[in-house]
This record gives sequence, C-alpha cells and structure tokens, in this order.
Amino acid sequence: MKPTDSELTEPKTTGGAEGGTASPARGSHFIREIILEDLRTNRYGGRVHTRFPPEPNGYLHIGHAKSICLNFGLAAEFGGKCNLRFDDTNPTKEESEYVESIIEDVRWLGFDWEDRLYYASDYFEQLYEWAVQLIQAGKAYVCDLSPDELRDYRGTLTEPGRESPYRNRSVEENLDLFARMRAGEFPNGSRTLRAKIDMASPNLNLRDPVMYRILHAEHHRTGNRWCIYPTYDWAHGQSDSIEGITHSICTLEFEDHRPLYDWFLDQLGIHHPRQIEFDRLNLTYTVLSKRKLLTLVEKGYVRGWDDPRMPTLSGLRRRGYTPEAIRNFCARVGVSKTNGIVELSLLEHFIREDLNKRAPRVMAVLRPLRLVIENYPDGQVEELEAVNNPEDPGMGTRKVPFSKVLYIERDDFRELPPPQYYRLAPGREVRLRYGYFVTCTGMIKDDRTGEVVEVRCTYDPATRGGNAPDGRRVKSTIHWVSAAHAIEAEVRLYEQLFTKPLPGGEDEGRDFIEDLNPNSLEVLTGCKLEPSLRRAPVGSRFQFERLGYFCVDPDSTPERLVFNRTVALRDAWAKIEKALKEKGH
RNA sequence: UCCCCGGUCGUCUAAUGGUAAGACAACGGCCUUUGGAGCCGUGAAUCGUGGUUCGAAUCCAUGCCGGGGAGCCA
Repeated sequence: MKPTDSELTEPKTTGGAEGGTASPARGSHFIREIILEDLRTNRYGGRVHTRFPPEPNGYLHIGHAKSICLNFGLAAEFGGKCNLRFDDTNPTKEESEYVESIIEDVRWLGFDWEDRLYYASDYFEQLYEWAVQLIQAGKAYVCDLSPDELRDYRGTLTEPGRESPYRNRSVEENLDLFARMRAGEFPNGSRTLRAKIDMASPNLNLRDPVMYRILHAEHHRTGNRWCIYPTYDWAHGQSDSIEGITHSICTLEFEDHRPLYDWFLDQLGIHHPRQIEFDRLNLTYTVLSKRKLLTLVEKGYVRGWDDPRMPTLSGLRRRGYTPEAIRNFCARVGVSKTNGIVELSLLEHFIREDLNKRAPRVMAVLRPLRLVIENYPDGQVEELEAVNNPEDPGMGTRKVPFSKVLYIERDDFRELPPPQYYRLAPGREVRLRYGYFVTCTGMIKDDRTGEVVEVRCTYDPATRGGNAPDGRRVKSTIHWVSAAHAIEAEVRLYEQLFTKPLPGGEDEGRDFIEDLNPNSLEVLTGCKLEPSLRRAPVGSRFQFERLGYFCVDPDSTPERLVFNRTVALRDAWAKIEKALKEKGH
C-alpha cells in the first residue's frame, strides 16, 4: 500500500521555543525543558541533534511511535536533526527483514532522516580502537571468567562483587589477548573484555561491565568480519558521540546505565551527549514487548507482524490507522517518568477524529436481510443523490441506485422491538437514508427455523430523497443497498486482542497468552456494498454509514474485495441495549 | 535486604511557592436524513504524617505504595 500525499507531509510541530515570548499555553514536558535549558546555557553550541536507535530484531510498534515522534519532533521543533540508527550489535537476534520494515514504518509515520541513516555496525572498527585505548590506559582488561563465574563474582543486589582474578593483567597481555579474541582464536563465551570500574558499586552496571563478548555468528551487515561484538553499553554512547548527538533520549530502564554511559565518554574524552530517560508507552488490552509480539507471530496466534490486531505500525496501517492519528495520539499521551498505562479508547478517539474528517461515507450492509417494497414498481431503478462527507461539503455527492428489493442490516429490524428501539418493526415507519420513508407491513419467516428471511414494506413516493412534505418525522434512518446492484465483499471485524487491560496480569507466572481474546477476529462473508466501491484501491478508507471505519485489505482481488474494520462508530444504541440487558438479568 | 526512578480525577497529561486545568472515558441534555459528528452541561484527583512558609501538588524529613536493576540482551 502506498501512503497518500497528505500522509507524507511534514508533521506539524507545536511552538514553545520560537520567538522567546512563547510561554507555552499548554504545559511543556521535562525533556523540552532540558533542551531549552541547554540552549540557554549554550551547552551544545545551540545544536539539537537526536536519534531514533531501534535494534532490528522485530517490527516497530505504537510504543516506538512515541519515541519516533519525540525524537524527530523535538529536532524539528528546534531546527535540529534526527538520525535513524540501527543498534545492530547482537547478530544472533537481528535480520535485514526487520531493517527494511523499520525504514518503511518510520517513513510511513511521516518522518525523514535525509541522508542520516546509520548503523552501530559501521562503528565496529572505531569502537575496537577505543577499546584498545582503554586497555592502554589500564581501564579495561580481558577476563577469562565463564558466564557462570562472572555472575558469581558480580555479587548480588545487596552484596558487593569480587574482583576478577584476571583484573590485574598487564597492558601487554590484555592487548595481546584482545587482539587474539578479535582474530578468532577463542570459542564463544571463553573470554570477555571488561571495563575496570568498581566491583563494590551499588550500581551493578558499574561492576566491571562487559564491553565485548565472543560471538562466532554471521552479522546481517558485517557478515563474518567480526567474531567479537560490542555490548549495548559500550556501543551506544560512543555511537551517539560519533554522530554528534546532543540529546540521547531513551526509556526508563536505562536510567541505571547512565553513569556507565557517562563513564565511557569521560574516559575517552570525546563529545559527550546527554542521556535523558522517559517512560515507555503501555496500552490497555494489548502487549508492547517485542518478545511477546514475536511469540504471537511465531506461535500463530495472529497472521503475522502486520495482522490488523497487532499494535505494530504495520498492523495499525493495515487496520486502517493513519499516521496523523498516531502522531496526534503520541502528542496527547505526553512524556514523563511515571509508569502508566494509556487506555486504548484514547487511541481509538484519535483515529475516529481523523477519519471523521477525511473518510468518504458509503453504504454497506454487513449482515444482510432482504427488504421488499411491495408498492415500488418492478424493474424500476432510481439514482439517488448521497453526500460523500457531511463534514466536508467539498467532497461532493454521488449517485446510489435504489430499487424494489434492498438489503438492510439484520440489526435494523425487530419483530418484537425492545423499549427505546427506534428502528424498523411491524407497523413502524423509518427513513431509508437518501431514499424514502418505508413502513413495515410484515415479514416472511423460514418455515423450519422461524428465522426472519424477508421484511415487507410499503413506501411513500412523496418522501423521495428522505424528506416528508407534510413534515412528519421518523425516529430512525437506516442504511441499505440495492440487491440487484450490490457487490459482495468479505469484511473482517476486529476486537481487542486481549480480554484484560493487562494481559498476563500482575500475578507472577500467568501466561499472557491465556488472556487472548478468542473473538478478536470475526470474518463476515456475503456482505453487500454499494456499487461505487467496486474499484476501491487497497488501503483506501471509508466510513460505512452507522457502522464504522473500514479500509481495503491487501488480500482483496479484483473479484472479491476484503475490508478491515478499523474502528466502530460510537454506538449509543449498543450502550442502551447493554444497560437493558444488565437490568433484565 | 542494597541502589536508582516515580506517586495529581477511572486513564494520560498540566499547574515550575499564589484560584488544582485540559483531553479521553463515564453520565445528562440540545441538535441531527448516520442512535455518527457537533454543541452545552455534570460528577471525578494532589499517597499518609510531620515540618518550612502569610501561603505547599510544588521545598525538607519520614513512612507507605508502584516501577526498574544481579545478560557475554537492548
């Protein structure tokens, strides 16, 4: 699917910085305040340079969108730059497929890194040289402890660690061993390069952290050139430094790593960006961890990374979400250091808000019920004018064919209407949208099942277009599709992926898979669409009147359209009905 | 038990020592050729206890609660 032009326009940036007079009407956030302060004190020569640094080990999700919007947004706001950098320091987990999807998703979201696409793996040689430099300065050493021994020597949360017996090797020996590590003389896990800091530090990250591990593995970009790979801690700050990053924004779990980030940069005496941590996004009724998302994909609980039920950007895109809605959501969610969980309804609010403005209205019947207008002439067809979008008159009108036999929604007819039900029932008059007033004269039931298979009506020819010359009113307007002109489609309805706000819950040990919603996908076939939809392109979005927003799925073929429901319309009747049921029982 | 970071309506975010505000959600009303959209309205919060101050959500102390931390993951 190709994004439309409007989706690729530069995201709007909100003021707060410009003009100097601008005291932000609505609150700023702590990261913007930090940047403002650094600008005032000229800490980085007036520059703002951020980066979005994903590891290519999975697809991007809505949580990443928050980080992307933050990093690119802040840069744009202050006339700075934002790089896209792949943090590809662990060849055992990373793949080119992920690199490609990430590039596509960030673009789709509406951001541009220009020529600044980087990889941590581009810096492997420089990182190696700096490691040698630390060894020469007596600040790093090759350690022969096994992984188990290393853990044992590290101590615990409450007890200090013990110094490695290899900690005081000579510089020469360290240099020799490190070179031979690189040369591939040693097996995986046999040795590491460690920073010499403080085994008694209350911050475990400072207890002689590993800088390099031996990994005889093929890297998706460097192939087999390396068999030692830098750890996150050794690679990240230095990569930031190389790129001239000023503000290195990451999530809260890296707070304890900041002293180490600073220590490396101080030892090297190179450009020193400031690391700032913010809270990761959490959303109700879904999961936002790559590990869990990978499980959903690999175990087949969903159809793939881009399954419309997934919180991935590719899933949301396929579901029909717009980049603008996602950006607006991220802006509204804000940034702080509290560990919260945002309600899914907020995300839904923003996609409704956006699609309400731009999605053409169209009539579609998901669960068809035949309706025959007894007094309408056989074989007659009228082309009735319908408004494409009441929110935007500029979108014009279209013609919709009307005839004696129509389909209406099963839900819009009740033989025995409950209280507050306004729609069609025996003896009731309703309006067919853009059509006529019709009055129900009866119904036909299946002899065996007793199911209503056809509704009978008469129409009032004076109400053409939907207005009664005598001013009489109806309580309901329902949508319809002419049976003879309808095109068939498959429609996929989605519900939240999990039944609980926090899948897996608080209690230790319960698998999040247990909270999967068995009804998250409902496939409807034999749906009837108005004929204007015949050539709707993949990815195009519509409002099916009174039902919700839908978009054309890539599974569509010229013969058979497939639609995904992005989100349902707010449904007042559903609420009433639910309340009625709760009262009744 | 040790270190770090947090606690403001149901949820998210503001208020930067001076009237606790907005959005979503909920509820009620108006309007309506979508029970949509829109408009109007209602209810709803500073974790507890001391202290500093004319004045504390904000500063200090302490307690409580939540999150993160013992990968050769990021």
